[in-house]
Amino acid sequence: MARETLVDSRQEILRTAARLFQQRGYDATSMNDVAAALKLSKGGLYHHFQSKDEILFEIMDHAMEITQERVINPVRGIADAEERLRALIRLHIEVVLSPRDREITVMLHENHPLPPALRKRINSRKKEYVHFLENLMAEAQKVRHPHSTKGKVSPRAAAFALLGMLNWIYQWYKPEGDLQAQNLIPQFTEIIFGGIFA
Amino acid sequence: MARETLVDSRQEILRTAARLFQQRGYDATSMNDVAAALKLSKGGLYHHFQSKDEILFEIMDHAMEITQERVINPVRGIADAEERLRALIRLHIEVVLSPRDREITVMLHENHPLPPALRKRINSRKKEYVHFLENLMAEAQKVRHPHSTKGKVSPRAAAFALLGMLNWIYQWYKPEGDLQAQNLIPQFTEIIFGGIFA
DNA sequence: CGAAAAACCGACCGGTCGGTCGGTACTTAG
DNA sequence: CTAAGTACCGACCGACCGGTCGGTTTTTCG
Repeated sequence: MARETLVDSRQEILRTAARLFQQRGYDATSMNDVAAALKLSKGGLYHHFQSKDEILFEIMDHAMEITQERVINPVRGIADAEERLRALIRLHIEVVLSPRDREITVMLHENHPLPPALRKRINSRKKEYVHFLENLMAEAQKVRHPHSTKGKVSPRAAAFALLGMLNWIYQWYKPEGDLQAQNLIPQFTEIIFGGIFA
Repeated sequence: MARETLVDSRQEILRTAARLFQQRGYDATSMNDVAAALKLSKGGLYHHFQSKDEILFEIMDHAMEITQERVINPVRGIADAEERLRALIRLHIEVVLSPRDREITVMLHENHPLPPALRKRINSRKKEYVHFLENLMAEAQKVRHPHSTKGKVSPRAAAFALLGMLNWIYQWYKPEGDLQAQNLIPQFTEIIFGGIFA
């Protein structure tokens, strides 16, 4: 069926483009490079996408979709706030480190090249995630200290701190290194819940 | 004196280039843009630097120099390990947020464009900083829990977690926002020492 | 089969980029 | 004053980029 192969082709192109963008950077990757990696001519590539910007936007939008389905949605079903936060940390790390989801890294790194209109759409989805995490932080703090007149750490600062810890991973993580996902998840969880002396 | 004006010129060029690179991104900033911002022609600009790469490298190297002098060196003088870590957090945030030191942001963001040889030199300086921080973490943990058979959080994981929190700030920080440096420093310090429930 | 539609090719275009170069204005020291 | 060195200009180059387009092959389906 034409309809399905079209969709499949687009997604295969996006997968390949995401891989190249992650490896070489968006600006350093030409449309020729993307086409060649798919054994396609540049003209053939432009049959599926209108512009290089469109490809980048689709990659980033897909990355937000992945976050929604593999982090936010599973976490929503958890009743206990603290367990919800634990699950979010684990799932977020797994998504960032998943070798199959290179879109995430591209989304985290390539903000500048997107034209303003498209960038705003991605940014608003990112802000949704920040607010989700901020609320989760507030609830977890409430469960832990129901009486206390607000701790010193605001949910917003806590949310940004955690996001930094998680989203920075791609900058230093090496799969062959001694600090792998299995070690990383419990340790980062400990830090969030009890600091570095936990 | 010719010698001094030459140095001054180079540094003024680096300052302006760093500003443009931070605002528009390295690839999106042409040598013409840099020259024009300095009221210079492109040819005149190439009188001071051999290539665009050289400018980027000098900016990043300068950024590491700033880190050395404004974070590492002041911190070395502090005897107590915990106070040393507290000072590092404060100074690192101040450097990242300083509007005058745009080199830092460029160094944090523009890794891809640098040719491999130059990138390696920057990366080795970055690794030094990680090791410094890792040792600091280990010492602080030792002071706090001298007897315990090693806590669950390894110094390495703690170092990367803190680096992520700090280096990610430039991605979301708005000077006009409600979360400013004065609020940020104590809150991030609390999180590191006691987690989000501190 | 046969025709329409989808997929694809490859030559091409305008524009921009990093970088070069021969020459000129300005500064400075003897 | 003068000569040398520095700072600078602006026209120019080759390469490459994103994107276009007319035409050809392949697939789909009645």
